[in-house]
Amino acid sequence: MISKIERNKLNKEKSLFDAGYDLFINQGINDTSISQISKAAGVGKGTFYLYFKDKYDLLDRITIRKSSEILNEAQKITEERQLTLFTDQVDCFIESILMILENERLLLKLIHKNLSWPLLQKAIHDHDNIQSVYTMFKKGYIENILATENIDVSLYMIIELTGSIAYNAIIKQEPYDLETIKPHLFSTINKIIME
Amino acid sequence: MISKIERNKLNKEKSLFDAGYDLFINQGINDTSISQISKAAGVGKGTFYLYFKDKYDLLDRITIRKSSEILNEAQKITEERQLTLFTDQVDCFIESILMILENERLLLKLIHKNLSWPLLQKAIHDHDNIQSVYTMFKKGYIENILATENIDVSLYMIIELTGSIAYNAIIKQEPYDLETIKPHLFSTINKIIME
Amino acid sequence: MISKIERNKLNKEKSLFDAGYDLFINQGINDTSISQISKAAGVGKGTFYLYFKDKYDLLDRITIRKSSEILNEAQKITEERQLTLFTDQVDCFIESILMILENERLLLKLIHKNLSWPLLQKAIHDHDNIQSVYTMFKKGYIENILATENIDVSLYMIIELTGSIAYNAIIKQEPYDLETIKPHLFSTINKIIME
Amino acid sequence: MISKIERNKLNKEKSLFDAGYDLFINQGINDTSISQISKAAGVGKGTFYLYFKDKYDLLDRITIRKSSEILNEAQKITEERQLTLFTDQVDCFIESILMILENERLLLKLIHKNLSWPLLQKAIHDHDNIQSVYTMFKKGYIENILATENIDVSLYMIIELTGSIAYNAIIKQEPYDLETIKPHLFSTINKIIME
DNA sequence: TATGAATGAGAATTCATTCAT
DNA sequence: GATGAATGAATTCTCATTCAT
Repeated sequence: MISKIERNKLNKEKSLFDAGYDLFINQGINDTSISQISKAAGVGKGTFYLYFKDKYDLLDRITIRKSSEILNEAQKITEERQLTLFTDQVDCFIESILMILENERLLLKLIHKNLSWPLLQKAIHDHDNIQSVYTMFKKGYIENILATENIDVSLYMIIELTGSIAYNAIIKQEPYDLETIKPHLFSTINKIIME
Repeated sequence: MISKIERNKLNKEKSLFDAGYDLFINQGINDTSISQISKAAGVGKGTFYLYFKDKYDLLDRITIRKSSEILNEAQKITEERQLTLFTDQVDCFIESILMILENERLLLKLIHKNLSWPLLQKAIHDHDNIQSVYTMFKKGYIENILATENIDVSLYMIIELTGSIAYNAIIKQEPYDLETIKPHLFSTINKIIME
Repeated sequence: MISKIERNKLNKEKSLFDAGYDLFINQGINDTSISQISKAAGVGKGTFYLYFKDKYDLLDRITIRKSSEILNEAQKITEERQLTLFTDQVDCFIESILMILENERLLLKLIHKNLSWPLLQKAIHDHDNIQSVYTMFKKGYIENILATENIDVSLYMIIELTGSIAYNAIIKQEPYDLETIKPHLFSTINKIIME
Repeated sequence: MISKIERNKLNKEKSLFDAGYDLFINQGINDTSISQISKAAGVGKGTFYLYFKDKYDLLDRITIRKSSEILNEAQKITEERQLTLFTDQVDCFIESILMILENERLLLKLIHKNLSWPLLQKAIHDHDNIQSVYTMFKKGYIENILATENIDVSLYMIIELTGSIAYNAIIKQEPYDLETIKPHLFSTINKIIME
């Protein structure tokens, strides 16, 4: 059981986290100060430093958490569909990611500028359920008699490409909007998987 | 003939541009102030504002200029090699880009965070010689009886993927270093081109 | 006859004067720079200094000119009405001033903050036709067998009181609006004149 | 009892207030910077912004405070004299104001440019003891069977006229010095009161 | 643990003024 | 006379961080 003090502590940290998230996506990182975050969180300015080293520490934690939430969510959607073909599963997974990002443009903006592979790996490591993405891929590779030693690198390239293209398509809508580039993206992803 | 004033103006602007570039890549954008740039350029602080709106205006111009220089350079190297096979040409082009970026890690760091497709298009538009990249691709597509209507989107995806992977491999060396990921990158690029 | 150069010079000075007036009343004195004035006047920045010592030199000249224009205008209106009673003349004169000021609130704001009696005396001295205000008063005093040695001080007090009250009533509308305070103002002015 | 922090806060604010007052009257508002005020107050530059929005916020507060102090002081002097005639009381009150202003020319300069009726009303509202000015007038009006509904507007005109004339006479000594204009001012004030 | 007043370095930006052309 | 590029001092204001309570 969690003590009252413990809970209170969590509350303050959560308040700061949420306030930071709100401010970062709505007014940008450069234009958000620790004062603002503390005030929005309803805690004292000094309290911020009890939980985070500085603005960028909070930012990193937000990026990790939110990124893994997206992957998690996309994985859950894919599982629920109970698709049998591996390529359908992958398409559904990517399609879900794109859908989520399209609904949360501001979040996309934030994580695109800050998400790095190390952070993502940390996310995957910390959140067990993301492992299932990997499991899904492994199962698909075996069923399709593909070289399993390529799973990691392929997954990496797929996520990089999807991330970049999603950012340009959704945020900048340049050089192609999402609907236009999607078929090309899916085609390329399938090529990456198949030998 | 160019007047003395005109020449002097160009000098000041160039000094600011060069000083900005130096400082941005060496100490980061956030940690570079306009005061520092002006001082390093040997001009008055107010002079900065005669040529640039703010720090980010200068940054954008640097990004455009340097990006197009990279593409330009890679194209020149590829041409000089007088390769006959289209796939060899593409490989050489990408290889050249990676080589340049590896030699200018700091520049890579700078442009990766700031290069957006609109900026790159501006660069391509402003610098005629970059057109030859496109020409090279077109010639290759025709020779290989590939669908030329896909040139644009393929080129776009190739550059995005190359950029992302180069950044991770060269700067972060995660999750793969450049030599490890390169074969996979080339393989994927070839798949993108071929149907 | 005026030479072409002379005319051109006058034009530049007039342009600066008009531009300064526009900017001063529309964005305030503190927020108007010599750069802005020069640009609005369509002349070089250095040209400003050929005609005015600084911003406040221009401001003083504007204040003088505009103040005397107001007195002039009010005097003209009064004369045209051909009133026979001195008190009617005075009422008409004050009424005209108030009307002009009400129509040019921004001007009122400008001159109230900057008009000083020395400036007004200069205006009266420089613009002969304002003398007729004095003449009107003198005639009225004699006809009404009033002590003419009090003309100066009475006129002074009347203009001071009118100016202050007009500013509060028209600009701030505090503590009374113009229609409310007017009868009291007229009553007081009449008392100032009559012994 | 007031806490140590609370006391310290008041001290800082008071230091800033006093420093601002000193600098404003001695070197003018435009030529006084927030840096100077903070330094003179012996507090950090940022501390200024904890207590005042900007220079003009401080200026307004100074104007209010000092104006009400003047009225207060004049009222106290008048009361102590225990004059029986209302006109004598009024004369004494005005005379006291002029005396105070004459002794504090710099303050007169400051408040004349910035004092507006709204500010003065705020001062009167915030400082109960100024109410006694109004009480004195009311008592006088009743004793002299004057229309009490005119008290407000008369008091307003008297203060406006006195303020304007005091400024010209004391600061500019134009067009009349204080001793010359005083009898006329008193005469006019009496006329304003009497019907 | 939690607070928030205090700090002062330092950032961006403006602007009057000069002077070579 | 007319210009406008160049200057750099000066100003405002922010903000991360500290620390006494």
